[in-house]
Amino acid sequence: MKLLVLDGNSILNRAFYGIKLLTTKDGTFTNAVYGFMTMFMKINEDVNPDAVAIAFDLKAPTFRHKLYSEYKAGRKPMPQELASQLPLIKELLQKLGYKIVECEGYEADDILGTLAKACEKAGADCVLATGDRDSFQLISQNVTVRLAATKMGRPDVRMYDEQRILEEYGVTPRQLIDVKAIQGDTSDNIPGIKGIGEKGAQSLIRSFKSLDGVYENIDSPEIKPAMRKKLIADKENAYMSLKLGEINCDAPIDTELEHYIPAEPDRAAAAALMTRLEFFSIMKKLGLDAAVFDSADSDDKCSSFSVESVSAAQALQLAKKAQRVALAYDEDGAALAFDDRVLLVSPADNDFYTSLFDSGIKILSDDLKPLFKLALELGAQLKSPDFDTSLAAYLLNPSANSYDRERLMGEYAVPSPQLESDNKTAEAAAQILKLSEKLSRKIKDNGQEKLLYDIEIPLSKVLAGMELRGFAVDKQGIEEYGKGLEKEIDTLENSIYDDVGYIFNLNSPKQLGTALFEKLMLPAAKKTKTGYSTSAEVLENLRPYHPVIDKILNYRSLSKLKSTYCDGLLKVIASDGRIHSSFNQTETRTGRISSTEPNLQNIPVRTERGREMRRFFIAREGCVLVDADYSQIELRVLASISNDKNMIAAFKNNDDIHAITASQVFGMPLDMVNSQMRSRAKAVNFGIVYGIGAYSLSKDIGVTVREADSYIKSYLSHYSGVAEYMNRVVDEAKRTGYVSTEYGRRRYLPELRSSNYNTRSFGERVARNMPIQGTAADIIKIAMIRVEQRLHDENMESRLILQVHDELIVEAPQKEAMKAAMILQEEMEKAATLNVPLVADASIGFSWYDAKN
DNA sequence: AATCTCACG
DNA sequence: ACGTACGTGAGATTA
Repeated sequence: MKLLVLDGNSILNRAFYGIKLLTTKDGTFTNAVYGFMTMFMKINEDVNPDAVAIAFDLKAPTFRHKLYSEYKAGRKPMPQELASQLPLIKELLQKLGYKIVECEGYEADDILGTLAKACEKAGADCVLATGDRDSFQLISQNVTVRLAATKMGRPDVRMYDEQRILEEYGVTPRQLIDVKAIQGDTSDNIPGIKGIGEKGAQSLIRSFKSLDGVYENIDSPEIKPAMRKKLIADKENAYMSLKLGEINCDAPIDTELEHYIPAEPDRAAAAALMTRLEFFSIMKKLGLDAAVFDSADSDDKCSSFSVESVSAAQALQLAKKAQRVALAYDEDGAALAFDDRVLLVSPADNDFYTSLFDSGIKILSDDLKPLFKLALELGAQLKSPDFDTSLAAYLLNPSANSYDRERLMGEYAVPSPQLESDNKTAEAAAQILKLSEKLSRKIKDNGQEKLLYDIEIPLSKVLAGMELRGFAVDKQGIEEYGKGLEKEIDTLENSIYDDVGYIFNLNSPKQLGTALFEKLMLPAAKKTKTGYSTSAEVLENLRPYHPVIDKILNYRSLSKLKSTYCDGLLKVIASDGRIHSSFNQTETRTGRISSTEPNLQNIPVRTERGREMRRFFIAREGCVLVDADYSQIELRVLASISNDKNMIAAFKNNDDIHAITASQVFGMPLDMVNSQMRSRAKAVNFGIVYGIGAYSLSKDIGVTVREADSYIKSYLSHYSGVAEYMNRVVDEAKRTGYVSTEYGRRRYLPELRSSNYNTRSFGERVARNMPIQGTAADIIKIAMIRVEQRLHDENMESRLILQVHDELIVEAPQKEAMKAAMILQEEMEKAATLNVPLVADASIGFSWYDAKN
């Protein structure tokens, strides 16, 4: 017989603090429950117990246990984020069939002790799992401890037995109580003896075996006079500490070990709870993913599919009769699912895909973009893209970490379809079909149909085209530019080592910190959690102190250009001499797209040296680049959403918005506004969009916090519509749990319910920002779709090749350039109708550098 | 894998 | 008294 006893509170605590806060869509905190379960599963696997007991503290101290409540008083109360998870873990464990042990007036520790003793009596093995070292005193021949911790968010478990204790502490487990009585423990409010710490306490107990032994031999020459004095002075405290530190081993609980053998889990109930907690990976591990549906609604009944291998021709013929067809594929073949059948076409050749795409059969997919790409490559047309489960799930919740099929099946409680065969592609197709049914209903309920069918799905085709086309670059130009950088970097580097006096790794913030703040003794503005900050902001302030600072800043910016841009871009130039970035449509929480491998949305522009890089982004032979960007799109969106009369008037007047803001904020006529005032007002405008704080604004523009605060106050009183909007949007988010753009894109904000001030404040800033940034993102997406449509309809060869949030780039045959520029500007400006004009400026050039003014 | 730094809108 | 702007991705170092 082997009993596993968990200290529930302790493990939950470790999990809570070891794993970053997690919440479900509805704002339930789950990180501690999640961490508990992963840890529990790991321990269970290691130990393989016959019976399991899980102990929890019961906080109801009675008069009898005054001592207990007193010494506990020093501890901080449990944060609400953790307290709310306590009932959840208990409920989950019970549903999984485990016994929970609680006993009024006793700590979980006492329950561990009591059960450990019961095991010894019964000759059973006992494993205690806890995050606290307190329970080491319970270790014996039969009893071992698994010390649980989280390392970098992963569970980490170490085993302790009698021998390990002896090695690590030099005393027996039992003697640990005596050690602690002398050493004390501030976290548990155990006083111990003042002035004696871990080493002293351990050596005393090693010599004299126990606290009694120490006092019996108090006159022994082994005890130095100073220590003797301390021991005598705090004798009473030591004996009190002995009592406090000893775990109570006779809590009035059930000690019949058989009673802790786990019961059959209530699979449906456990699965339902874990679905609510969004623990899909754990469910899978426990084999509960199939159980979700035992109790599901009737319309969610698990469906079964027939699987037939058919020829390409047969497949097309049968699919044409279906309303919609879910498509999955791999290198071997394709699967089409509809009604309750799956057709397998293997091998599926180009002709098959061409006919399928051109047929007009409505296609459901878990990722349309590669299909659009395939169609383009085959010279076919994906005529009826009907649904994309990733895009739909992204609209339902843009904050998820992944939109892969397996996860969505779990999250949206879609019953796994039963297939006659175990063919993976067939299964995928059936899953896509079922998932599409569920998600399309949700999209409809959310009022996000236009967003999905008129924006995201058509956009995914545009992105497919952009990825396929890529951006031509001047490879040789980049190489030469890089060589120039390298020379300068080398010179700078050597000069820096000279100044510092020794050679070190300049790219290591840690080593640089040592060089600057310890060797050169520059005034450190200590910052990061691991050491000195050496960020540009800090270095900027150090410039007057030492000439090396300037060189370091220079080195940093040049080596950034070299490694990220020269080396980085050279690595990803394809054989066609172009760079094909990936545009991710389900990445950002605001609705923007992102660009990776490489990121073409952060090519330098702010400094001249960096901007040079754009000379190497060019149009192919016979073509030019047409570049257009929105003017102040976010501020215009803000003016429109908030319906602020002042701001709207400024934009209608086509005024310089930052100058106008300066005249408002500083209370002077427009012609008195100087460039410094304008740039401060500009910072305020940006700050407002981001959700602003006086502190950050003051840092940004280099004024006192007081001054920054007065700017903001003045701003909000002149733009009172903006002030009202900012309040309204936060209120509404707190009520509904989410914010939305003008086009119905949502972002859920569980942060608003946090008890932590910083977390909550963050939620409020996001609530103010997301509708603005997100609406701007929606608008440019619409523009992209219309631009491509127009270029196509007008039989032009010009095509979009890049988007950078408020900027679009088209590669155009030279003779189409003017027309393309017109189209670009027109479609961008007409993409949305706001309460203010939407303005886009276009220009033309042979390189990105030239095309952007 | 996390941290620091820095490039962009 | 506290920590501090929104949204991204990449390279280098460190643990």
